[in-house]
Amino acid sequence: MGRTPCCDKNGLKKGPWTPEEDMKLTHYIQMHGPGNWRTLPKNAGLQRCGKSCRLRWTNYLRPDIKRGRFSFEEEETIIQLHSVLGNKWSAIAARLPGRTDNEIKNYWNTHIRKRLLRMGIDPVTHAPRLDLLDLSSLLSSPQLSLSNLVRLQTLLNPEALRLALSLLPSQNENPDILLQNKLQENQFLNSQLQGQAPVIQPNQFENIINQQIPSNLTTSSFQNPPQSLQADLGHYSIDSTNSSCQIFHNNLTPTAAAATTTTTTRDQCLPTDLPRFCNGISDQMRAELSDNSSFQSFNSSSSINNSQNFSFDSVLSTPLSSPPPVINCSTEDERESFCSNLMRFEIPEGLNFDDFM
DNA sequence: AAACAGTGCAACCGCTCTGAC
DNA sequence: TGTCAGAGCGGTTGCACTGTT
Repeated sequence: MGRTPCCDKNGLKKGPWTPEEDMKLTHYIQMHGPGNWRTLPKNAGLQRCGKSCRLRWTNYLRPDIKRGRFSFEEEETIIQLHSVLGNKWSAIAARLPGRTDNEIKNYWNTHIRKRLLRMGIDPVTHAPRLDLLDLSSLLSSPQLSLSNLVRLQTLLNPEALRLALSLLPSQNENPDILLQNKLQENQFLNSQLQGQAPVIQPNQFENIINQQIPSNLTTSSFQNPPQSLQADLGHYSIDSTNSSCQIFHNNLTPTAAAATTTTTTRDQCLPTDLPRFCNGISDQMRAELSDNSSFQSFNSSSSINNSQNFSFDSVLSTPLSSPPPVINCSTEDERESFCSNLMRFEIPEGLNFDDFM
């Protein structure tokens, strides 16, 4: 048995709302409050579906709706939240006072998404679209080896990597390096299989990051950390107070090891990485983050307050108590320029894989 | 000035979730 | 436990507006 329609569609008006209809709806809600949307149209004298009334109220007529162009900080917030939450427009809207999920969704699809695409950034994963790189340039590299491909796994489309591996000549491999990489991977994997976070000694995490991330591609590499590392990322929070970037173990699970802190350089962990850093972690880890972590964000842009907090708790629930400071950028170019900095991945022109090896 | 193409956004659609009964 | 209404969500559509030829 199918669901009964929310209302009898016969004779009900659709399409754009007239000022008179808006006035009726607004007046009725002012008198009786929102809710009871099924009976509201009849009581308010509207030939509309209750659902249509609710949408008109929540997306347009509500008195706290903020109209007009999105501020730069709103745009930045949307990008950051989207990198963490995905297309959870209502969750994003909860962090943007006066903006509706519908409005944010439209703005994303018509402005931000296109801009990211122009910048070579995948708007879904927020990763640079390295999958578009010519595989032949990778395969023609004289330094192509399995160990180097392992190091590149965080940067490559898995299918491309698989293809490269299948084409890799077996003699072009240093067994020592391969063994070292494999041992390291196994160490993570074993810890994962045992259901506990691996105990990472100070500087070990840094070594891992250094191994996984080529020095000139540090920002992009948090997109798809190796599976073993992905599982562990959820157990860390990041703090940046001065010139260093500290990664704290949050001890999220009962069996997890005691808090381990390691420090890496800011260059290896740029402020704008955080959302993408979290992008590779599992939903469960995100949930844990939202429940247990006070994730502190930092911002590389000189025009943004460096002490601005980014709490995952608040991301998922509470609205901002006050709007963020406004940065005036009058033109699209200025916005794009800022956005380019915001989404900076430091991909040099004429990118050549030889440079990474 | 007219035709056409591109863009932005309000509104709709269909689905899922939740809570009351 | 099942049904239903209410509400919310993400994706899609249609149309008005703007820019270009």
